Amino acid sequence: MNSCNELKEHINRFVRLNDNEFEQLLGYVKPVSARKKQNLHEAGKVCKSNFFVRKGCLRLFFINDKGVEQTIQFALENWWLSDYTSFSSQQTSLFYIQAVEKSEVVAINFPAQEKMLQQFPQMERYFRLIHQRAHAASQYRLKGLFSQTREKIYHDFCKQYPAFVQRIPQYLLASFLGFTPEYLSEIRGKRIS
Amino acid sequence: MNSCNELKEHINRFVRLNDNEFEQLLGYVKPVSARKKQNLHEAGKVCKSNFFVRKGCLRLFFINDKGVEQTIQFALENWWLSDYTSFSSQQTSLFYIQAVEKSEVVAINFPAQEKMLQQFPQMERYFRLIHQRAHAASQYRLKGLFSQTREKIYHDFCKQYPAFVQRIPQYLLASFLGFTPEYLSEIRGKRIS
DNA sequence: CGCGACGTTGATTTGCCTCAACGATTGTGG
DNA sequence: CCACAATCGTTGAGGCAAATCAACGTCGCG
Repeated sequence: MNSCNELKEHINRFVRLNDNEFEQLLGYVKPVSARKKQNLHEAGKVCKSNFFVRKGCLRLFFINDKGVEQTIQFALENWWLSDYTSFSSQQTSLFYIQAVEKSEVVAINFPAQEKMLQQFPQMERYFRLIHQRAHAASQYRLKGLFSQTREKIYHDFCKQYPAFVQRIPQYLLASFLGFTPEYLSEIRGKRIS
Repeated sequence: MNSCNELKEHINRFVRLNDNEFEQLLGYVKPVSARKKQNLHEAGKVCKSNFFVRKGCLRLFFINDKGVEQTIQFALENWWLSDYTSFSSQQTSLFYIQAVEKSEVVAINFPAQEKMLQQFPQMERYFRLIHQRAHAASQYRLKGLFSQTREKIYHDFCKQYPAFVQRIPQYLLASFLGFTPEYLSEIRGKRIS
């Protein structure tokens, strides 16, 4: 567990927590390793944990009426991810959480998080900032999706997150941007030599 | 300002704040009245305030490449709304905030909110819960938008928020669901006697 | 090596947009 | 209190962006 420096450093970017406090905080969380494509949570169950990505990448997705996977969001290093409806109400979820790559994450379940927040009230501020940032990101995600054409959506996304586009397979990018892998391939075929 | 009971009651749903504390908290905020279609914030400026809706309804939108307004989110009574990217970084915004109806809101600007959070740390928890809920709502909003057809998006939305569909004009609903007023009208024409 | 996962390409189809014109409703000033 | 304008919803014809379906090439991995 001394390997959770990523989390420690991330917390210290936003609030003060000394070494001793952080050691105690670690008592509330659980390290989890996930291989590529492993599900950390599945639809139909309560989403028990809030996940912090130390290494790798997770995604939140659901399966639509036609059986096609639709990706709601990705979480790269230093992002938290959960189905927050299910997590905070402890009701069954409609979403899946899956590792896009081999990943190292930290999981905290709901009762543990509540106790942790009681013991360390400054963590309320930390999570307030985390959720505020995530909320802001969602607003921009929606703006991106409302771009006029799918072609523009794709090019805008590439411009904004070039490294990320390199990193994930195309069919996942398609499921995130809301179109078919075939059409994404067609767009990519244009222009570029 | 004794008319801010809505805010007081809302805060007390999540955290404890006594009458005296609430009176002090009111020193940080500013009541604002908005008539229908009045802009409380405009693209190109810094989004100075975080808004709490006491009565009425606000919306966050932007204008796309073709000059069409696209609504990102609505805020009914007891919801907070802002462009959180702009608000928290104090950079210029790409969004507008407009009153859908005649509305009574409470505005708090960024420095005031920071001071208020310092004075009342329990408000960090309040806003943590507010943003967590908003983040959860965004996840479900995206799920809705990824429904297979526009027709299904509309019917699902009507089923989930029947009162809201009654309350707002159709062209705003169209701009929220991501399609044209004409097509929305066509969908409504089907089925119903 | 051989299989499965992933990306590509092309033919065909369709959901939804565009544009235009026309009622209905609201509200506003004379 | 009425006339006129603006706003909003509806309808229909035509067109296009993107989906669907199918087949094939390629790469990485067991």
